[in-house]
Amino acid sequence: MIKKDRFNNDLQQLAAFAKVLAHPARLAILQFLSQSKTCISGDISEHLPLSRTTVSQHLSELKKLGLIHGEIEGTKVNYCLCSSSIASFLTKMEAFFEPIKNCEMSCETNHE
Amino acid sequence: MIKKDRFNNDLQQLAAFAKVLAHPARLAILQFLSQSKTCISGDISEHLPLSRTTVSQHLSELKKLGLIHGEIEGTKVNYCLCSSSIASFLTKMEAFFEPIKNCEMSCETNHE
DNA sequence: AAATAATGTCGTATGTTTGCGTCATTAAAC
DNA sequence: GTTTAATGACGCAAACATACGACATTATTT
Repeated sequence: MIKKDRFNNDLQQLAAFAKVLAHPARLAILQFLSQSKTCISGDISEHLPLSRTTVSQHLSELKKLGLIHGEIEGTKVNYCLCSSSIASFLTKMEAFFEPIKNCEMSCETNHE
Repeated sequence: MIKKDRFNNDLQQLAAFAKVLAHPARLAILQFLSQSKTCISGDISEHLPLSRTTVSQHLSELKKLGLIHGEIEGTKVNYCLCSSSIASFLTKMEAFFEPIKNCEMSCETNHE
């Protein structure tokens, strides 16, 4: 295994972004952070049906890719979205799908 | 485990879409299908650094979500993009990220 | 300094994905 | 009707992800 490396870098980066979005908990975290105007800390876990440690783990996945930041403030940590990095991934995503959306030779017409 | 079910349906659907995009081989397949105007069959495997069986597996993941179609033609199968379904997932994706992109309270300003 | 609170790290169990070889099936070519 | 070709289904091993409790760390509060 470990065959992913044989693919080109752009595809790997996009795949990594998609992977981080591939769990509802992480999507929920992003959503929560965008709603709670004050970058509220680990009481994110209060709002999710998962244990605190599991949430912490999902948070660090998001952090690893740079989609969020954590700012220590005393004994708490304030997490918040990193919009610029999110926007940059989204741009890559759109660029990838542009030729795919406009592909004439899709077989819509041949199917019921 | 099996805790994903506790999240709302929209998030689960989006996560499922992201999951299917979360492997470079599957992205490469989508890309290949958009380029090769004639919906060419399993010689997709010729173009990927993976065995035929593995590629076939990735193809069925894509098919399961409805991103591609396979049309049997004799002993071969012609795969092709299902643009409408792809477009519909992309729309959901954009809708999800709209409030996230526009979130004022991201902490860009607080970071280097 | 001791107690409390918030959080991250580690280990571990269970579940899922990836990758592949072998086999079965189907259809065309001979 | 055999052979050949293309493909999917099955089963397995290795790798990875998910979920959590127990422990360690740090910073406030007392």
